[in-house]
Amino acid sequence: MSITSDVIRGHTEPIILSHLIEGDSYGYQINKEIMEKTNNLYELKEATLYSAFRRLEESGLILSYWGDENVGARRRYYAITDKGRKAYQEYKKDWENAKDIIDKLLNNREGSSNE
Amino acid sequence: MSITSDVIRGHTEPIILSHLIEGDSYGYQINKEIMEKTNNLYELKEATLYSAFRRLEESGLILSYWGDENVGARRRYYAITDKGRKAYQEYKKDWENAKDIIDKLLNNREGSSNE
DNA sequence: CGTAGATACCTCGCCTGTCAAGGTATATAT
DNA sequence: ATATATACCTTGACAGGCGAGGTATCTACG
Repeated sequence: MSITSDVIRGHTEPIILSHLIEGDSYGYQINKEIMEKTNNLYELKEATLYSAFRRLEESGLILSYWGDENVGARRRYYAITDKGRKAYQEYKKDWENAKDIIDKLLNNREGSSNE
Repeated sequence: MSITSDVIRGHTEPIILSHLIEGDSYGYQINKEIMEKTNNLYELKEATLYSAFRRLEESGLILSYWGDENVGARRRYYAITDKGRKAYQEYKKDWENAKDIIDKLLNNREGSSNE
């Protein structure tokens, strides 16, 4: 039910970027927001989340800094870069494309509306 | 461009099932039809295809038999089973669901049309 | 006859993203 | 003290996709 690891594969990074476009945030927060947004249908696992952060930072799509909270646990904040914004737009186009392709391949005798 | 391995992951099996619903077929043919259907935007790689066949047969979603061609290379035909048809319907539902979830997570400030 | 290309099948081993399981530290409440 | 929530992180296993390689048949060309 909800959504499988295989189907989510490759979407973790754009999902994170999409959240960071709305403003800097940190891991725990992003994770909670995803769960809320999907009514608990999808939960990004922590290990997945943090490995995605690492990849995103290594490729320059995000950057990170420690928050200056003086109460509670420390937070590492992430911010999206210009490169990240561009990549996000690309991702979105790719996704629209991929949806069409998969729809076409999954639904026999459909999408053949114009030929 | 076109579609990445990560995004296609998990869709290979339902794509094959979708083709077999229209009638028995064999690897090479299925591969060609996929390319034609997507205008060469997506090509199922042979190694991917045959490993998917194996998984599908092992789990009883398809079965195979050798064609009785007496000219040309031999063909191994595949047929979808009842279990396969059910699995395909499940896959399609899951896919509709996954699309919604990913869309929601990818597009900020959208899909919030009714709340 | 050789060799090129299309048809048709298959296997091996690498790569990469996900995730279960474990760990650390701080603050609050009982 | 002990539990719970917040907040971070690492390690190693697993699985699916795929590059690279292989086999065999038939046709076409020079």
